[in-house]
Amino acid sequence: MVRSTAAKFTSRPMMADVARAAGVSVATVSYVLGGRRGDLEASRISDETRARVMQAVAASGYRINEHARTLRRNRTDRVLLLIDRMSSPYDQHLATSLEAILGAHGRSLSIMICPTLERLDNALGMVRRGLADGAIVQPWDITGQQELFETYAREQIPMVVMGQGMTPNGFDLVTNDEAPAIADAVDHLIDRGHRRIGFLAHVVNQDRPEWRMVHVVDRLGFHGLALAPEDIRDGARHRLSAYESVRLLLARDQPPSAIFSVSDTGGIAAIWAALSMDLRVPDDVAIVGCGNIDECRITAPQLSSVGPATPDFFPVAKLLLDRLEQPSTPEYRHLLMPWGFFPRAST
Amino acid sequence: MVRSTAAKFTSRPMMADVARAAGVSVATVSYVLGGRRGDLEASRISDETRARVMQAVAASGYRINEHARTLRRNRTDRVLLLIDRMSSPYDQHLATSLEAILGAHGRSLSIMICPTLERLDNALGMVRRGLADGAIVQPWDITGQQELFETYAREQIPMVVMGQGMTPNGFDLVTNDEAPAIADAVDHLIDRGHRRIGFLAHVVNQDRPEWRMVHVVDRLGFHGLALAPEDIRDGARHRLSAYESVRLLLARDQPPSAIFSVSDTGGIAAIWAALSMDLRVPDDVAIVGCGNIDECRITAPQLSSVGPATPDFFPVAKLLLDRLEQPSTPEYRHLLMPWGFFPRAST
DNA sequence: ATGAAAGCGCTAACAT
DNA sequence: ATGTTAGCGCTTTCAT
Repeated sequence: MVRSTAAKFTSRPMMADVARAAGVSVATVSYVLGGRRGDLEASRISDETRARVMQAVAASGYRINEHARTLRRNRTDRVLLLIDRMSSPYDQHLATSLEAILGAHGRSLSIMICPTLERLDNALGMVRRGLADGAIVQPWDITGQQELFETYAREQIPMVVMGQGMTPNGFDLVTNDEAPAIADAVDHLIDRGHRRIGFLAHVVNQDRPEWRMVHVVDRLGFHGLALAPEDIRDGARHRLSAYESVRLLLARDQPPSAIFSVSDTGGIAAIWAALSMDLRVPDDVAIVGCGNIDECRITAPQLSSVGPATPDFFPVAKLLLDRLEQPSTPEYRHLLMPWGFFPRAST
Repeated sequence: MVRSTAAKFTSRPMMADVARAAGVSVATVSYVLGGRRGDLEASRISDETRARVMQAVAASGYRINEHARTLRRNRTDRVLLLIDRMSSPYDQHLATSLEAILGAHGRSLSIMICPTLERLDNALGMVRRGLADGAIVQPWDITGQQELFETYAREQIPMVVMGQGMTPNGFDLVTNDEAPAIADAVDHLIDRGHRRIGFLAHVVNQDRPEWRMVHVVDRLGFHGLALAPEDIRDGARHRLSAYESVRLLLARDQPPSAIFSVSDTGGIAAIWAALSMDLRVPDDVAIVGCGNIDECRITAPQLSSVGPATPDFFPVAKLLLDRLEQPSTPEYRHLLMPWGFFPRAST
């Protein structure tokens, strides 16, 4: 195969090789292969030439060098999803939906799992270095850390942040409308006669309590009730730690009669914990989870849960797409995702 | 801030800006920032100059453009992990371990979730196009499709494939040593008096049965037994579908007395299914899973499982690292990962 | 110990 | 409808 000198490095054909094989210039090949900018090319290249180019591409096994393209275009058409983990069906649904939506708009999605702040920082560094045009960030621990995201925003990273307790400023914001749904769940437990509720948190003793706990405390306060400090446990993030926490909670002399878990996996682990101690759900302990994942419907009893009413992530993707088209639009938007309470047999 | 003309596109400082601020040439800045090739630079740049450069970098908020670097170096120092999903602790452990190991060798890891063959194909296309130097591939459905991977190998993609029923040829191969562990599990069920075993597969009616089924059939055959076609169901991939499949299986007049699931999540869903039908585990149905994930230890009863004996992925990473150092080493290696059977209360 | 300069493979403005 | 060509921002050889 004839190849240009540069190929000595790669052993792979380059655009010049394709051009030579098709008897056209590299510009023509470039126009034919031009990614999203097909419109520009449509009027330029004759069908016959295009066919000849495509055939030469196929014959040579040519693949475009994305780095050269990006360097020149100064745009990757790639978006990063930064997420703390990829364990729940919710996360997977989010990833799948976003990919489909962005794909339909000529963008591809890369997912990076960032369980720690350090990893998130590193990943956003990659965006700054040109590995993607923008990012959708769903942070667990650091939701509410307005300043942190404003710092990133200052680095000109088009960014959609999904989280609680922030104001869009330098980034667009998506917030689950969790408060009313959680209030419904609390009301429901109180209706059922529960007065002491155990709370399974992600992490306790952070500098600020997590938002779902704030909502529960608020609603209990509305009814003249409160969360007892000894009824608050951490561990909801992992099934095993949730299981252990709930067992300790229920092993006490006067355990709470209901448990609110900030995750469904924590709620399901709580059911296992109750079963392992020969406690009946919901007669001995009522259990509520968060997220309303499908798995809630296969447990015995099925798990009551607070979660997204209509898990449609198109508006989230739209936020970033708009920002990529118009990076300098001054006003940043705040999207509220509807949530609801879905009572089942576990309460 | 003084900046070179090119910055008009990015509004971000470039190496020339840093060089000017530090009063040195771009070459010097490049040497100071030179990624993995620190050794080359050590002897060149004086400590004083380096300090001045680093300070200029910090002051300007400069970030290197990875695309320009890669275009010039013709190397990304990035590795892709292609995995069909990221739901089990096993997958997460794999990703975390690989990242740590590769990081220690100056490489970064990007994860791409590829639930379909199309997506895998697309991701490997990205490697060909220069987005990474190589890939570690853990395919579920397509394990055993030797030809498919040979096709990719022909494209010069340094690749480690994790799967069953293949021969390393153009790629290095990692195979779980599942057969003896699965044989142990089958023996154990037969010891317990089970003669008819239900099988929960990922997908049935593919052109070839999945390997875990082959191993079960083999061992049953050794004992003069067989899998009845009506005892084979699919759906192990998702908890909900597994639940439905097992309920249908157990609702029959003469259900099998034991179930072997090709996944732990399927096995756990089977426990829920049994509980929902007021069947006792293991008295009415014994259940075995695959993967030996932590969650096996919080179910009631705890789930017996076949899985990795020592989940150490360093040798896997080493395979790829060696290949990246020596792309043209002719012989391809085959690594066997030890597996075992871990009996618990569910059998 | 440091600098000058030639590209890496591609895109797109401009020319024809 | 197609070709020419000047860079994109960086690395690295060669010169000093």
